[in-house]
Amino acid sequence: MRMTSQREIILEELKNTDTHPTVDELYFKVKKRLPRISLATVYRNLEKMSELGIIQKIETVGSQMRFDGNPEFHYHIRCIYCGKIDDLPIRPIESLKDSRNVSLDGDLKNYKLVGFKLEFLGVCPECQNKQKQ
Amino acid sequence: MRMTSQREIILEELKNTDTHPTVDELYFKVKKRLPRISLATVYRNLEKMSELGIIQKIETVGSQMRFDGNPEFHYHIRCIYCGKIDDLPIRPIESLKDSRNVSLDGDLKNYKLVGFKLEFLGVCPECQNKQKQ
DNA sequence: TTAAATGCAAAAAGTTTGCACACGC
DNA sequence: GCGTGTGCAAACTTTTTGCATTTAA
Repeated sequence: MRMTSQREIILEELKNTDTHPTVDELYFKVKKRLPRISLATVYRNLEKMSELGIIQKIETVGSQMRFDGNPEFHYHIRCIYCGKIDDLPIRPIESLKDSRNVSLDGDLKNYKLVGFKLEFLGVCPECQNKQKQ
Repeated sequence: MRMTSQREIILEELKNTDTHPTVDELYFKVKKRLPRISLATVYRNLEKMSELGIIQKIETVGSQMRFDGNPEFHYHIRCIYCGKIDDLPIRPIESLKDSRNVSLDGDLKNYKLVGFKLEFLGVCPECQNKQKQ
C-alpha cells in the first residue's frame, strides 16, 4: 500500500477521534486540511485500510457505515435515538466464544458457524437529557 | 389500521415465506397477484406493520432491510457470502438477559442500556457447496 | 517508469416523499 | 364523506465506478 498524503491524513483524523465517524463526517474533517480531496477517495481509503486490518469498519444496522481507528476487537454500544456509537469497555462474553454453547437445543440449519456479532443498544447521555425536557 | 387488499396480500406472502425477504423480493411476489402495486406501498406497509408488531423488521448490517413474518423474538444467522438469513432455533442466551453480567469490569459510558442485538454469522449450505467446487 | 491512487462526475442501489386520486369504514 | 392508503414519479441518501490525470516508489 502506497502512502499518500490523503491516506495519511484520513488515518490521522480517524485516530484522533473518539467518536466513530461516518464517512461523511470524516470527509469534512479531512477536507479542512486537504480542501481538494474527494469523497470517493475517503471511501476507497477507509475500505482498503479496514481490509488490511489497520482500522475497523463498524457495520451497524440500517444506517451508514462507521469506522473505528482502533482495530482491536471490542464491543460497541449504539444510541437508539441518535445513532451515535461508543466503545464499551467490557470483556468479551465468554459463553459466546464457544459456539457449542448456543447449539444445545437446536441444529444450525446446516450453516457452518463462523462467528457472531453482538452490539449493545442504549440511550446516550445527551439523548437521556433531551428526554427529560 | 385499515385493511386493504394490498396490505392483506403483502402480509400473506410474507407469512408464506420461510426466507426473510428483502422489500424487493417481496414486491415481486406480491406483484404476481397485484400487478399494479407500487414498491412504495410495499415499503409503507412493511414499515407500518413492523411498527405495530405484526411482523418483524430485521435490520442486518450493511445491506437491505429484510422482514420476518414471525413477530416472536428469535435469533438469526446470516450467510457471510450471500447475505441470506435463516432462523436459528436456539434458546435466548441467558447470560445476556441480565445486563449486569456485561458491566462487571467497566462502566457503560453513562449510557442507559436497553438491550442488545446478537446475530450469528455463518456459511449457508449452498455457499459451502460453491466453495468446494 | 509504471502501477497504484486521485478527483470529478455520473451511475447505482435502496429508500422516502409529494401529490392527485381511490377506497375502506 | 372523511381520512387513510395507493400509484406514480421524482427526490434523496449513501456508496460505487469509469476515466483521464497525478504521484509514490
